[in-house]
Amino acid sequence: MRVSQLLLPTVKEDPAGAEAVSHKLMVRAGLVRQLAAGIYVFLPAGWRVMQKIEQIIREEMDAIGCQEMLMPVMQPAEIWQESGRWDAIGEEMFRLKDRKRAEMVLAMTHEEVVTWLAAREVHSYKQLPQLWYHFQTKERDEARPKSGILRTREFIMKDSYSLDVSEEALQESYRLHIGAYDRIYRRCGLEFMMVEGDSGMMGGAISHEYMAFAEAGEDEIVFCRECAYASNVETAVAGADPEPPASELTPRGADDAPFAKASGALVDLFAEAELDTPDCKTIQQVADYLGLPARAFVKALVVVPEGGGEAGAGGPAASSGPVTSSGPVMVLVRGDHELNELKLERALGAGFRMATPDEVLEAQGVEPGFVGPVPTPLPVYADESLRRGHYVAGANRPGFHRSGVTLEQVPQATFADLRDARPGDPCAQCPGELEGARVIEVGNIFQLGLKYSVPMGATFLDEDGKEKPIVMGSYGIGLARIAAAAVEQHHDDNGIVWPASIAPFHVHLILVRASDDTQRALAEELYASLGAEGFEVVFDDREMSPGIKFKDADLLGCPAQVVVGKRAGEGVVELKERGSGERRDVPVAELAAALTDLLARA
RNA sequence: CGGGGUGUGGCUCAGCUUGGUAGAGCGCUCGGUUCGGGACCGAGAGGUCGGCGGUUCAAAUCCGCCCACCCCGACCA
Repeated sequence: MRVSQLLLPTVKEDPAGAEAVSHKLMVRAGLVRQLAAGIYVFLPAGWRVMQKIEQIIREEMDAIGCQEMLMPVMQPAEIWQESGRWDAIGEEMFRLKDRKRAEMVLAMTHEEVVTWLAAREVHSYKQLPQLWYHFQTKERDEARPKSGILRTREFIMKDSYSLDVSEEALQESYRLHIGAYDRIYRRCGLEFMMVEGDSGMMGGAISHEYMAFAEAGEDEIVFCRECAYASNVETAVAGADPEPPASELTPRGADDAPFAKASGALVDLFAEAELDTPDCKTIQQVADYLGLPARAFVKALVVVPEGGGEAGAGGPAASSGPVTSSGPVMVLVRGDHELNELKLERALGAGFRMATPDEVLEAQGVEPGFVGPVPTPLPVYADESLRRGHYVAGANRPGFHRSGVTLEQVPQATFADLRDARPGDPCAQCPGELEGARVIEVGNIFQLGLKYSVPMGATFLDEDGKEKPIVMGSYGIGLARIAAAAVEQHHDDNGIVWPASIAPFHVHLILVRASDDTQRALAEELYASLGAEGFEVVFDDREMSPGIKFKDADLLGCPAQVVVGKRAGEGVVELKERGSGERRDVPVAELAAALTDLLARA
């Protein structure tokens, strides 16, 4: 490809509002352009990267016997009504009507179509297992698209689906995918980790997420180097808190008790007393006001259980748990801890929402901000970390908190792991300590089980002639996220440094002086010969000053740059490795070999 | 959905507070000089200032409504 003909609109300045490095660089390098919020055009070079990624995925999926096909984006509402997701999914799904006023959806994912297909075409255990996949655009009306290409409303995904005769058989399909995914991400040059996703609990569906390390990522994981436990923080199990409650840090009555009130008076955590805390509605405010650490508090939240928990598109339904009453419930976590939504759902056995201020007032007799468990008429769920210690909690009286609160004063409390795990927590499975990392979710794998096959009637006859539901799995990979994650992980001040496997081109051939006949002749010759030898070459044949060409080449980030310049007459060119910046003169005769060698290392 | 911000040539932005001739840099076109790290000189093209309405002799500027985009939040009482 000649740069003089290529649509490669590089720009010097960062796009307005861009924050993520990958966003800035992909726009600057002329790979993508934004059409609307979360909707992007892939320009030629950007699309080449996507196709490279797609091909790698294709090869690895084919290698495990997965069959490529293509399923439609626009789908009739009926199949979504059958699966139950027509109602379960809210505004995130694009819906429209056709000219006959029939309800249609723009698909977010393809479980329904797969199950529909399976229901009509798969009838016997002899046909199973089946592994199907396709690359297709997904439409999701994200509440908040962000970070360039990382979170968009329209994106291309490889999604595959497994159909099996049993749970045991599903494990094999799952295992095959794990192998394929490991190879895919490794080939794409990503540093990644497979972590536990939503579930891992008994009865819940099993799922894992593939996470690429990147500060721009929206997800957070914790992992243990000792035992290889790794999980999304959303689902991570935390070991017991290594630090004792705040009330045990300093002996009662010690002179150096650190808990001095702003006014100078000391707060005795052990003493049952009401504390005047005007306008202190958040833990942070009370903590600052009283001069206590956040961990000395109990955070009391009032929630209203409702419905089943739907974890989101493609996700399995929340596991069913104990039946609970339908009224509001009080949830307690320590002041410095974060309530974990999924864990609470599991404990409640239902989804929930935060109570409105009015509901809080009605249930507890006080406005949010001063709610506490002593006393409360509500059922109480408390995080394990509150089993011991004395705390400050809301006094159930506007403007007041109370000290000396222990969970022994809350006999109805049910204890459970309800908080987010965080780095520094002990590993729940070994003596190790959890580390944390920010990541981009580049793929996931789910054991769906019977979630779709039962409601949609996808069954087969087993060896005994008995009708059974097909056991399914689904497996996704976001192509653009791989590209963005690769840029996040591989770049420098001058631009992108693509892994050779997904670079838009292998070689960036630069003609320094387009007006120099010798240089031009050699460059043209190399462009032709390297192409013939199977290298993918972008040839910058433009009549521009060399500086611009060098800058563009670094920005675009192809692994090798071949510069045809001063020594063209001697048959010598300069070879630069984009990653290391190393450059050396190479006789034309040795160029192909040198390139092969360089690309093998990139 | 709540809060904040921004919409001005293709891009990045100034001008708006205090109404009165629409600007800069980059990019683009033409001519010339340059030519190994985003060159220089000269001459040009290009904007109903997001939209609609209002105030005013006069609106990019003030007021209202709407739209789009960006950021924060939407569990952290």
